[in-house]
Amino acid sequence: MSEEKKPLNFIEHIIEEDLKNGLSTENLRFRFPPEPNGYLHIGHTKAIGISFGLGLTYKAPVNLRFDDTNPAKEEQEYVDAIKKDIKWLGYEWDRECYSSDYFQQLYDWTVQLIKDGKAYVDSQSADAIAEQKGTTTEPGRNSPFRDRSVEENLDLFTKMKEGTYNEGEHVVRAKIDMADPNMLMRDPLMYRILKKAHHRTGDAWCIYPMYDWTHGESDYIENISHSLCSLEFKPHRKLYDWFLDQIYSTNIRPKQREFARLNLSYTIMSKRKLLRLVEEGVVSGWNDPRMPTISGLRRRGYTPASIRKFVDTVGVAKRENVIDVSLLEFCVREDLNKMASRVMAVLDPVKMVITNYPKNEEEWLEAENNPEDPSSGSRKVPFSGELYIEREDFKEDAGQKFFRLTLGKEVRLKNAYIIKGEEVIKDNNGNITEIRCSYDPKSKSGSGTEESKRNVKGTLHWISIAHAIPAEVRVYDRLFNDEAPDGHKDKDFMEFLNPSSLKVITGYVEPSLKEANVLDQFQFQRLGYFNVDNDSKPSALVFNKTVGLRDTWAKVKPKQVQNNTQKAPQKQHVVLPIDEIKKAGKKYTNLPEEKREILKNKIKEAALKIELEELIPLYETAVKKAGTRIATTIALGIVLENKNIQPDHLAKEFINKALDDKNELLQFEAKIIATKFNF
RNA sequence: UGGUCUAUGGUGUAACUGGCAACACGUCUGGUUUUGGUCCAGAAGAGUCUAGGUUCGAGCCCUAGUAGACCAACCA
Repeated sequence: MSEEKKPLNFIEHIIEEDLKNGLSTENLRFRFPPEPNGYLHIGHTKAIGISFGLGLTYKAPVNLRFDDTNPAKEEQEYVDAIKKDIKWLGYEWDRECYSSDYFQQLYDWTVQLIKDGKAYVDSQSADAIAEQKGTTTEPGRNSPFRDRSVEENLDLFTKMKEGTYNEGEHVVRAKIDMADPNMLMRDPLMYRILKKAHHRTGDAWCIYPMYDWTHGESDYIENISHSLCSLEFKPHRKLYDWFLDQIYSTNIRPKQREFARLNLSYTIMSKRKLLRLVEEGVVSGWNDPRMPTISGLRRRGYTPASIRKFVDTVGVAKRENVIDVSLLEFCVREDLNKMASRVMAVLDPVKMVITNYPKNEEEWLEAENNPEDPSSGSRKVPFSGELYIEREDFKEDAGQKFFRLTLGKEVRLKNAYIIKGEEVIKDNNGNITEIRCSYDPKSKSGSGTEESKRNVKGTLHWISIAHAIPAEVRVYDRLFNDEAPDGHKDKDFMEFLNPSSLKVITGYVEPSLKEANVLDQFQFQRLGYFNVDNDSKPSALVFNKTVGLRDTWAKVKPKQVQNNTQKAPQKQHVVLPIDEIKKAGKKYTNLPEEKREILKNKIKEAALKIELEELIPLYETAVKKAGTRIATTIALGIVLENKNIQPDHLAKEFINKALDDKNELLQFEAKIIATKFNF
């Protein structure tokens, strides 16, 4: 736990500065303030990690505060779920607080504000108030009720509290400045009437304070020194400070500071949108293993440590960011690699018979539980003459790079013998139904013989058919096909749903798994990490795939397949010259005419090397980054022209966008391309 | 067309009061390995949005642009 030289993030710099300026470290106190209106997701984990992490590094208390000022949306169920998730993540809060605990104090302060002429009761409709608010470019107008007498305000406010009025009849507003360039300062609402039962205060109140009037004051009451939130609250800071000014006396004065929220590629983070997935039945619930919720990740097999590590590595800053899921995946693998027991499972079985293995014989072989952890010991795995192996692990005619089973070649069965492919049996359609092999009896793993130590290139996992236990295995893929599903202005995120995000298959697992408990985690060797799902029963096992193993073989596979079908000579892996183009493009923008021509040729040269299949994703990138990827535009134009491709709708869309772009050069190039293809 | 914020390899984050841009993921090599995993060794990849300025010297400071984000809920 002592990464001493870790550089500080900007929040830590601020704290260090405050400490230097006299703030005592005992006065440091943080808070995590969720609204109990939904489940926590991986995005919240960043906020949690920041505040609780700060608590850990400075040995300062961190409060868990439920920001429960809107009874219309909040429920006890969410309170419980949030507490469970935070605990599961491994964080401990100092006090469990509720904004609703401060309702009386907030009320009293409001009375004071009214007496000071800093707040008033407005009796207009929501529409009228909105209309008077002005716009970002025009100032607002004062409410006709703005100058009510203190007595009248007090009377009205009391009656509001007593339930004399209906929802919407009156609100309390702070009297600030209707012309402030910051819209939030234009006499913001402090209270509204809500005749709803609150999950904690019941019917005690029918007026509820608004976020801005509650948050800073709650921080103040709790002696929070640093109130950390996400960037969209930046404009609220001015109001936060204004409200604080009204009530501040001697406590620590809390500071609001803002950081960029976490975005993960190929998923969405908005509670509202996640709710839609649940409500429309796209997923099975908030804890569907495909959901980015903490409960979903937990069910999927992510460990608390891996999530904490993830949050720690993504860092804290103020710019918009999209973190690649591969980082999250790296973090789980790293953790699971150390702790998950290795077992064997075959998910896409094909029968294999060892012809020279004695009929009806079986033996129980020793298998290591985890090579990363010698203390984890070993177990026995049954072996026999009839096995399942992975269909993918056999190929009749395989290339040089295929290390697995093929006719006439030797391969090691993990923890067992070396076998050699002899014969393959197919049905009428040419599908392989059985593979026949011979084995070398002297090559048994761990037997100490010369043969047992022989090195063969490939090692396969397997399951003895007679002992195999069928199990349901749920294999997940990303929920969305798009890197930023909700990043498209004119398209609904639902359009990007991945239709095959869940595949349910029946696989076979080794008998030791009979004993597995819900949430137990395993590495199915050579396949990935899996855990036991909630739905699992001893008689009907259900596994979730948490994440696959890192797989460098998978990347070259498509090429292999291609080679085999085309019977073409080994093709070298094609490296796209995109970077080259970009490099050229960066310079391109500001060059004089003649030099531009030279560069254009360079770009052209590079562009022509682009493979056809790569064009579409290239468009997509170009569309997204149209402003800065001039060279890509040109390159696309060149490729389209030279390879005789008709531009598809995507290209057209892109070109049209480029035509409207503020960047004149981009516009210019787009025009050229548009003319070439007449559209 | 107002205000506020942001801009560093493919991604994310660093670079203390200006001193030859670092770390992690990803990618690629090679080695070890009874997991094409792990582990080990190594490589490629940015010259810090643009243009000016200050300076012996700028990613850090100044000016002007450009691009993106956020702000007008009786939500938080």
